[in-house]
Amino acid sequence: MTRPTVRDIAREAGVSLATVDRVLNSRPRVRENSIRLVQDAVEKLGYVRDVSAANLAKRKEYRFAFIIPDSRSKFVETILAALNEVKQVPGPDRISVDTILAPADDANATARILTGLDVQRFDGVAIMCPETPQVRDAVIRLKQAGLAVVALVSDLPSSRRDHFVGVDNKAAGRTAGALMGRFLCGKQGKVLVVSGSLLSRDSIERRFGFDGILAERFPSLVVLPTVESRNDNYRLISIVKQVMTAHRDILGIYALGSGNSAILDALRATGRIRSCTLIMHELTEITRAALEADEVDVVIMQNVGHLVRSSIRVLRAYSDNTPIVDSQEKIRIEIVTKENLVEL
Amino acid sequence: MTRPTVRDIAREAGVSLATVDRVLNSRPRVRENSIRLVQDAVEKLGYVRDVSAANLAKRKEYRFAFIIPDSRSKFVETILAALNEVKQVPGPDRISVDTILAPADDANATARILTGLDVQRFDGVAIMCPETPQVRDAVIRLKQAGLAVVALVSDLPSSRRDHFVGVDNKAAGRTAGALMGRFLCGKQGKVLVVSGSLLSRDSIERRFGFDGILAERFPSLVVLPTVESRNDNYRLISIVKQVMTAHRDILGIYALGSGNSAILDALRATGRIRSCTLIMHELTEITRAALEADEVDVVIMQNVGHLVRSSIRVLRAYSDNTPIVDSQEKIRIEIVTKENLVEL
DNA sequence: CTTGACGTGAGGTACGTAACTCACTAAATC
DNA sequence: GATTTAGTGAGTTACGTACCTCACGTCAAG
Repeated sequence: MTRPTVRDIAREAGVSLATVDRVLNSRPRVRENSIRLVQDAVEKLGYVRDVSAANLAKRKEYRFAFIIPDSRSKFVETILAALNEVKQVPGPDRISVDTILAPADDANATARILTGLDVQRFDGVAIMCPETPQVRDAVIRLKQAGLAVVALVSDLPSSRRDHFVGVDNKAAGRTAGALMGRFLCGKQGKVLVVSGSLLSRDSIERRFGFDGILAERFPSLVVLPTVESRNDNYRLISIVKQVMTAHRDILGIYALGSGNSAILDALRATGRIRSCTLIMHELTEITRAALEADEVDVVIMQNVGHLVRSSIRVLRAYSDNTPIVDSQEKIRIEIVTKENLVEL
Repeated sequence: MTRPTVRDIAREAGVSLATVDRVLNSRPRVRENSIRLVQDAVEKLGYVRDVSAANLAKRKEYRFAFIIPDSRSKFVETILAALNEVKQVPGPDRISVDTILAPADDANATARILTGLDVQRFDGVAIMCPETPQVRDAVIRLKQAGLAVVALVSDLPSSRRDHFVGVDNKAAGRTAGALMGRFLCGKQGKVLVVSGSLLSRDSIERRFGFDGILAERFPSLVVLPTVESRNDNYRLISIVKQVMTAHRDILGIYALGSGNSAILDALRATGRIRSCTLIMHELTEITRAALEADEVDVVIMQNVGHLVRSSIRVLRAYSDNTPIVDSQEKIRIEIVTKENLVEL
C-alpha cells in the first residue's frame, strides 16, 4: 500500500541499489539490459521519485532571479509585493528568490544585467522586459549556461525562453473590446485607446485584439489614433484633456496598461468621468479605488500572485526536468467589476 | 548563509539536541527556562523547520477525503476531473486523496457517509454538500476526532468547518446581475432566473445578490419568480419552453447552477436563443460550446483546479497548524466570455 | 535514606535518496 | 599475457528531522 522505494525497485529488477541509482539519474556505465530491467520495475511498481527526499539528499537549493523593471508603475509594485509574499513564506522546498531591478525604458541596460548575471549563482531566471536583439542574445547565453528561463508578463518569443508566464494579450484586447462594445449598446461614437508605450509587445497585442473585435462586431464605434504616454504622466494628462475636449463624442476609453492614474485625473478634470465607459488593465490601488467609486467599468487583470508562483513552479520544473501541469500554469484573463472585486 | 538547523539551535541555546527536539515538538519534561533559551535561539537564528525533512522522518502521509455528490452534473464532472489530475501528478509531498461519492439530493445519506467515515484513516475531509442538521453534527464529530474539515463550493457556516473553499456566491449573483443590466442597455422587460434547487445555500445566495443589484441599479428590469428544475431536465425543458412562450418580453435569463443543458435546449427549441441575454454558471463542455457558438453571453465560474488544489493546501495547513496564504487561497469569481475563454 | 518523578544529555536508528568508494568480473585492447 | 575499461554489487556517509533508549543528576516526599 505504501509507496515503493528504490530498494523495492532493486529487488524487483534483481539489480543492486547502485545500479538503480545509476539508471534513475542517467549516469553512465549501465548495460542496456539492466536499464530496461530497472525501467520495467519502475513501471510495474509505479515508482515515483520522492522529490523532497531527493532534494534533501542533494542539499539542492533552487536559486531563481526575477528581473523586474524598476519603474514606479503600480502594476510593477503589485508584482514586487507578490514576490515579497513568496519570500516571506518558507515553502516546503528550499527555494530562494532574488529580485533584481532593471532600469525601465532601457532595454540595453536590462540586457547588460542579463549578460552580467552570474550563471553559477542561479538555476533559473524570470524576465519581465521588452524583447530586443540584445535581450535575445543574453537569453540565449543564459540558456546555454543551463539556466531555465521564463518570460514574465510580456513574451520573448524569438529568444529561446522555456516558457511564457502571462496572459494571451491579444485575447485580453479582444475581451476589452467585446465588453466595450456591449456596454456601449450599439451607440455611434468614438473610442480612445491610451497606451504606455507602443514598443512593448503586450501593448501592441492588446491593441491589435481590441481593434480586431471592434471592427468585426461593433462597426458603429470608431477607434481614434492611440495616445501614447511614453511614461510621462504630466504629458499624458494634458494630451487626454486635449483629446477629450476636441472629441465630444468619445464614448469609451481603453487604457492598455500604464498611465491609469493620469487618465483618471484627466477625466475627472474634464468632468467626463462616469459618462465614458472606461476599461483599464491591471488591478492596483488606483484601479481598485476607481472601480469602487464607479469611475471605471471593468478592469482586465492577471493575478500577480499566480504569475509569481507559477513562474517559480515552472522554473523549478524546467530546472529538474519534471512535467508541468498546464492547467495550473495557465494565466487567466480576469475580468473584474465592482461586484466581483475581491477585498484586500 | 545557509538555513540554520536544529544543531545550530542547540549550540546557540547551550542545550542538547534532545531538548531542542522536545521544545520544538512541545513534548513534556522541559524546564521553563530551557524552553525560553531554545525559543530565543530559534528567533535569533531565524530557524524554520524543514517541513519535508520532518515529514520524511515522521513518514507522514496526508490522507484526505473529498466528499463529492454523485450527480451527473457537468460541474461535478469537472471537479472529479480536477481531482483525478491532482492524483496523477505526484506532488513533492506525500498526499493521498480519496474521492468519495455521496448520493446527490440526499443530505441524510451524505451525513451518514460522514458519520461512517473512519477517522483513523484520514487527516482531513473536504465536503461538498448542502448543510443540514445531520451534516452539521457529522462535521462536529469529525472535528472532535481531530480531522481538518473544509467546505467545498457551498459553505457549511454553522458547522465548525475550518475553512470554506469557494466563491462568495452573493457577490457572484451581483456580478451576474450587473452584467445582465449592462448588457440589456436600460431596456424595459423581464428577466428569468432558473435554479437547480433552491435548497442549496449557493443558489439562494446567488439569487439574493442578483435580485439585489437589479433592484438597486436596473429598476427597468422585472425579475420573474424563479423556475426550479429539481434536477429533472425533462421537466425543466418543458417549464422553460412554457415560460418563454407565455412571456414574450423576457430579455435575459440567469441560470443559477445546474440545468444549463436543458435551458439551452429549451431556448433552441423556442427559437429564443441569441435573442435573450444568457448568463450561466460554471464552465463545462456545455457552457463552453455555448459560449463559442455565441449562445451564451457570459459564464460566471470558479476554477475547479484551483478549488481542488486550494482545498488540499488548506487541509494540509490545518492538519499541521501552518499558516495559510490568504491571497493564494481566495477563490475568484471569474467572468468568462467568448473572448477570454481559455482553450482546452 | 530510599524512592521516584522530573529534567537533561548522549547517542542511536530511521525516513528515501544522492553520491561516493572499493572490489570484482568479463570482455576488449595493447 | 598484461592492461584497460565497461558494468555491477556492496557498502558508507550525508541531508534535516523525529523519536527512541539509556544514563545521570536534582530535589522532594515518604
